[in-house]
Amino acid sequence: MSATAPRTTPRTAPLRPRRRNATPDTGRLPLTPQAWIDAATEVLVDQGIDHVRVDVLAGELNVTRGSFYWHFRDREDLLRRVLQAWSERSTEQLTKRLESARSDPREQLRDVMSLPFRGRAAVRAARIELAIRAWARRDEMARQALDESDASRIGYHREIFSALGFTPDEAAMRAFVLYSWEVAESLLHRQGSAAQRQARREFVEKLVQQRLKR
Amino acid sequence: MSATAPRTTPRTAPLRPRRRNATPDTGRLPLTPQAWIDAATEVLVDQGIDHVRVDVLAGELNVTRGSFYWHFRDREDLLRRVLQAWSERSTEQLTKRLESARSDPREQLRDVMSLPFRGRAAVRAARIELAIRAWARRDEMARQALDESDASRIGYHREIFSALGFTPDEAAMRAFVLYSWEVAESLLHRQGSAAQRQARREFVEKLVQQRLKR
DNA sequence: CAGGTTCCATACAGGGCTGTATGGCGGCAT
DNA sequence: ATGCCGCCATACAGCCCTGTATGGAACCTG
Repeated sequence: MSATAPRTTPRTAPLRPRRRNATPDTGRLPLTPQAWIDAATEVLVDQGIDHVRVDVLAGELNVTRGSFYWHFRDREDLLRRVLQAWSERSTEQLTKRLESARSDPREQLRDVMSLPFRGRAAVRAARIELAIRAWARRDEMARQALDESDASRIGYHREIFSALGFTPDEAAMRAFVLYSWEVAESLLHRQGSAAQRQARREFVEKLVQQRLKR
Repeated sequence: MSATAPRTTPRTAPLRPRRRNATPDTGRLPLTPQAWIDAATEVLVDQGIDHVRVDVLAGELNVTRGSFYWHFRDREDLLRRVLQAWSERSTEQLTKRLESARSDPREQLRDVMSLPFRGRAAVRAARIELAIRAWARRDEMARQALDESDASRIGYHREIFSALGFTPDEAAMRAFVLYSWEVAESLLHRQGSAAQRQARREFVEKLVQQRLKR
């Protein structure tokens, strides 16, 4: 029930960014909460959640902790908003994918499977997700967000396989297998060469569409 | 090539365990390094590597840090030996599996796939592995040990599929798919019911043996 | 230009953790 | 018994981190 806000009036973003002349040499803009969240996400990715510390972020943003405690209630507040930002971005990505879905499920499958291979943004997103997955091992809040994200994506995969003509049960199982491959491809990305990974991808694409002979 | 040993003569284990009367009420045995390693592994699993701290472990073992720094050079030394213990145990498990391998590759496949479903020891081993996988995200030493373990197991899987008559390339890809499923089954163990997981397992067992029609 | 607000700096109090130095107790061998 | 050694306790110095209290500069408002 407690408000997550600092004591006075912390706004989500300054009404209008303006120049600061506090330090004459470096005229800097006031920090947005998002700047803190971005910095925290950065540290989360390459150091883990335990290394996301207020004073470290402050040093990286070239301010003191006084700034932080104006924007955020405490460290826990920051972590919650880091997770929330990721969570929103994650579902947003999925809905975007749902909206721009091709009518051909085979196309949708190709689209989903090409995701781990597309550009730096996807790689970075994957790294963030792995960091959150590590975080979720011992944080209930993170675990919950991650479980929902996993469930949503697996659900999307399931619909693809349903559209491909599989029974609901089998679609669910194939969806899990495909999602397993996706997760593993980012988790075990050091196994095999780029060419092998590419071959694996094409192989999996065929395999998951293959009907079982009884 | 610095020795990882404490200053005087730290033995791997006491020559002979003996009773202590230092504290009259609790006659306790001297601690082995293994006791520290076990305690550290425990914390690693449910708290993460950053929470593996000397004084916390000391409190859990009802001794002071003086004991620790007799057995270990420093915290880094402990972490190294935690990893080493896991690594040795991991390869040991694999060689044992290789030795007692059934002649029928179909049996071997069933054996491997039943692993995530067998008993508490397997579940605990899986949890340790996930903890190390999280650790490996930002520790070179852990990453190296994990990569080797992954490669070894995938290699074992590959041989199974080779024995099943697949070409080397295809065996490698199927091995990766199967290993992906195994990792995901422990990583995403909150997705789906026990019955669904069981169904998934049987489904995957058939799927990975299914030949692709061209 | 007086006063309020925004945003950050500084200072304080407190706790956690590391590594080292040193002391001490019990068991063992000479 | 004496003295050494294994094993641990205690004390010290130092660093890192949190949260809060308070001050202060820049900006806006009237």
